[in-house]
Amino acid sequence: MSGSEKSFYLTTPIYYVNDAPHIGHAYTTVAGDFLTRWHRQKGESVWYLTGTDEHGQKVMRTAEANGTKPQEWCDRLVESAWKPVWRDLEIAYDDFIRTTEPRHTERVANFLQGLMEKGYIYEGKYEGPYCVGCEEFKLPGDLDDGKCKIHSKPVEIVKETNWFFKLSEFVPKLIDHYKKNPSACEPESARSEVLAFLEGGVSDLSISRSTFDWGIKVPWDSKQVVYVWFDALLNYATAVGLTDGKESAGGKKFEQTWPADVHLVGKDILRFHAVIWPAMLMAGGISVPKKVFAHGWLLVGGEKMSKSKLTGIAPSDITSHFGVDAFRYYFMRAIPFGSDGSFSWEDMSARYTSELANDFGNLASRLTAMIEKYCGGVLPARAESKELSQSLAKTVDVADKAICALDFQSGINAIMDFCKEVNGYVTATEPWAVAKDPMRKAELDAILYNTAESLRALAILLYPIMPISTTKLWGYLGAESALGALDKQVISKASSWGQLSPGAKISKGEILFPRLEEKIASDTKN
RNA sequence: GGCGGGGUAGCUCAGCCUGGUAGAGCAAGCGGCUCAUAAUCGCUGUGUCGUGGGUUCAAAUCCCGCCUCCGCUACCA
Repeated sequence: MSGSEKSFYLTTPIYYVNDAPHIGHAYTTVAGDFLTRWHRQKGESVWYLTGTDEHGQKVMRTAEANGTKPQEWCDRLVESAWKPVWRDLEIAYDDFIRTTEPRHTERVANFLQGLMEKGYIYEGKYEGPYCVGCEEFKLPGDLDDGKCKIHSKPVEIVKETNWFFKLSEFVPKLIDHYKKNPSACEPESARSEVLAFLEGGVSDLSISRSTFDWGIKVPWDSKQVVYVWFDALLNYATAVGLTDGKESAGGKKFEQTWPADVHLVGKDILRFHAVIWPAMLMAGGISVPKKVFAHGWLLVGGEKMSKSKLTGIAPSDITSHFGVDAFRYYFMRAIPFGSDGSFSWEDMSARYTSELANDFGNLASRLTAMIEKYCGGVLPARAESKELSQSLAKTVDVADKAICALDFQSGINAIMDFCKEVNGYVTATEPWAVAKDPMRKAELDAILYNTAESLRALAILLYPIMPISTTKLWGYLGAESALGALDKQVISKASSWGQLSPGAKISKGEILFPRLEEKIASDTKN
């Protein structure tokens, strides 16, 4: 990849460091990892950013409640809770940004100063219902008959002098943008909501706070800190050098990555990303992201997983039983990205057993066992099944289109269908029967080679979603010495037939996806 | 209140735009096979298609009302 090629740049939201990550955070981050790994596997230059959002009142309070300073609290949580989870889940991010890092705070200040100079910032009064119990401004929806829903106490109307961003000025441009670029906000339902919201009228945004000080100081007004969302959204651009001089390292990085190709967001924070963020960029004279993609919720028992419930499910609760690959696979395969999806332990168990253990794992198992048994563990001569190779070519094509369009379910489905087809091929050709007749040795060899080749392709295609088990498989197939590392295999060439070299050592290693004990008891709340 | 989406086999869902004997996967039952992780292959059953009307020779599919779940949005005051 040449240094000047525009990178495929994908971001996750930066997560609020209030608490440890739950499976909702992991869902988004795994999706981003899957898609970026896929693009890397296509041979593209890729930049994958995730990180943490560390400013704001809530973090400050949580820190206080835990008897520490905000910065210490963030440091501790990032190192002990967040990064380890991403490591465990095999998240291969290229950069991890924290909003308390100087590279972020300095660039936010620069950017804001720029908006000020361009006249998009003005001083105004924020007036709104304020609950003393919560110490928070409330939205109309948070109120019940004029009282705070949480405290059941009347709210006060409080006025605060803040700096405002002329958000309303960009409404027509935003509407125009989303009307002209359907792919700028997906899925379609999300785009419709954004348009409806924009057309309903949008007022200017208060972008500073004076009631607490855990935040980035407004450059020209040290009594105010930048509103946490205004601060946080900028991370996507500050992380790659926003506001740096063109010839500087940061400037070059920015040139190479911006605009972002995809911002992955949960649908709860869609509006921030699809309205405020592009308006900020427009004001700064910077191009807007190519796509904001809002994914759905995870449902449990048909109900929306509540935040408190979600917190209860740590990724490790699932990975300790099913393993990391199955975790990654399940959420991408079972839930249409963009729609809400039901998650249940039972469904996950069923898919694990049927799709991973019985279809994929078992295919690897039967092939390697037969090569050990019938060929002394040595891959026989090249052969080609036209049917399999053509089907594979089609599979790669379909999967690539779907995955690049963020239709992960269809993409993985196509790959797993091919896996099923290969299983069918083995069953239909009956190598175990052919093996009984020494005269049919060539036929036997061909069947086994074709099956091995199919598995070679499956390892490549499934690597982005299941890096651990496919790497094992790559080893079983003795592929590395001839073909190199698995992550260097290019998607577009995966279907060219006959890559495994005859004579390679094939071994039946440990089972890829062992059958799991029924695990219900410890999980049902007794 | 307005807008949008959903309610189809035990489970998750497709079909609905372009009406014509109700589909897939998983689960379940029966039989076969044995290379494989009690794997796999073949066969089998399953549904008042939320509800009440209407249009039509014919409606899950089109039209109207209603119930219900969800999301966005507005507001009672």
